[in-house]
Amino acid sequence: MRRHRVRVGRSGPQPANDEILDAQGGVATLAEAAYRRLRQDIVAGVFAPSQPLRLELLKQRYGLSFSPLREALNRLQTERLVVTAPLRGFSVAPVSIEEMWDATETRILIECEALRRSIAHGDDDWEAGIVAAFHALDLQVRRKAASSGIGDDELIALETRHQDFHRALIVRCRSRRLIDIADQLYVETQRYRLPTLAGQNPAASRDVALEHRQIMEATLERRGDEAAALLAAHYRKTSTIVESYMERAPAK
Amino acid sequence: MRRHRVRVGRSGPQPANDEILDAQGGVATLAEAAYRRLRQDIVAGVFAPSQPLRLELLKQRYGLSFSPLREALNRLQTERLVVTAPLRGFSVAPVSIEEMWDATETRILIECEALRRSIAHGDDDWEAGIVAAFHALDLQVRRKAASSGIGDDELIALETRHQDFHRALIVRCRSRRLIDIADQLYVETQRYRLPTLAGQNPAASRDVALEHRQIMEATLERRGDEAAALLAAHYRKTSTIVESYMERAPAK
DNA sequence: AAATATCTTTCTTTCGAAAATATGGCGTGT
DNA sequence: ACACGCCATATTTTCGAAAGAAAGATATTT
Repeated sequence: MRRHRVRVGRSGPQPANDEILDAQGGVATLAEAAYRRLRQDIVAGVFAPSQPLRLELLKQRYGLSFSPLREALNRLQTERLVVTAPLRGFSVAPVSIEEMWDATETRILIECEALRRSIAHGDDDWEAGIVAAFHALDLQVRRKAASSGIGDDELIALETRHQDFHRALIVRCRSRRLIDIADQLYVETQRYRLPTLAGQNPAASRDVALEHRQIMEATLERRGDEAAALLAAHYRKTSTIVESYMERAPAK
Repeated sequence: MRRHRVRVGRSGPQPANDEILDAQGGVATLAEAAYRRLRQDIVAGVFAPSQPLRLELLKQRYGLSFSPLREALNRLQTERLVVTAPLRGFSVAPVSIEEMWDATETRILIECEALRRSIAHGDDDWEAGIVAAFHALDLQVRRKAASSGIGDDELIALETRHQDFHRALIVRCRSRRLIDIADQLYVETQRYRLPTLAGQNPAASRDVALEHRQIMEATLERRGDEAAALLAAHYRKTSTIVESYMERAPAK
């Protein structure tokens, strides 16, 4: 699972630590790299929900020392991907249907407001960004549909485009906080979506691309109420599917 | 500024580290203690906005080593009280009128929604909690009005009661996320309120207690729209005062 | 046999030092 | 004088080890 070598910050006392992970763009510090990789692995389900994250294990897996791992885990804790009890270390945050709905409804509250504000303030660049993100997502969806097996890297690319599209819609809301909270809730809900996607037949009775297109069109035509309603319905539909999946396959 | 001694976790290699800070209830780990003290000091303005937080300084000031300080700073970073550039260390997050309004309006969005939901679901315990928190706040306000000089500990007590009252209003919203985001935004906005309070004449042309009472009454009588409107007006009024204060006394 | 105490093991947490980078001063050349 | 590069210093970041708790195992007592 190790990739190419990327210089990252300094290398520590012992000589050979240059070849460190990351693979996703130059990262300045090992703590930052640890943060990204841990988040990725938790969201992707490499570590199961509620699983204890023993530091010795992480140290081996990522080839890092305690300090950067601890910093990463502390950040992930405030982002609700990791939980911790004072002298008992860290664990992957547990999952539940209640938590999923809370994340979903909070996301709807935040993003609908941000979308309305973006529609109120959006300029030409904003519109262009939405169209571009939509097409990039669309292309990636077709590419995935073409290749039968869903490669790991392809899934990451797809999720990135998906997040980019939804972020493009709200990016002109003029509130850093709304955007950041939305980003965080995206990652939280992604945790619930990914296992569902993996265990589902590709011909799901749902046209996600169409839903995205309708949201985009309502947004570009500045119909705020309709765009917000479509967006909320889009998220609730997804969560309903995830919910029924979770009821069939409990734990995991 | 050092208080009594409180056992906290272990004590580290060198013998005399038992007597560690905190003073606010038993804390299990030094990192947790560092987090609370740092947050308190940033909010109280002990460290000025944008001031670099040199680790050597913090190490001396709190009698701790790098590790717990770094963990605390990383958590504060995700809470917007601290900013960091990759190899340039940490600084206190800068303040600006724009940021203050963003925090305020986001808080209004979150808390008004949470208040409506609490009003929809609230039971007797919830109502009792609100009344109790209101009176505790009221008592503390009178106590403060009695003593001319505003003691440091008294101000902390007052702020705690204030936060408790506002939290009591929304606590039955059935969403951990809304409550947590509201808590976080309370701390963020507190940073702006405190300097204003310090530099203001006590007979400010405003009856905060009355505003609180009106919010409480509308809430208890389940008039959701009115309660939300009063709450929003309450927060906007405060921020308007803070804004004019910031315009007169820029930096700081 | 059950309950309790003690010991061992495992793990987290903290520390101090080492390694790497950034910063600022100084000198040199144009 | 100004710009540019080099060296010394200050600061961050990372590491490995040491110090304590928690969890589990074993023994002891009732």
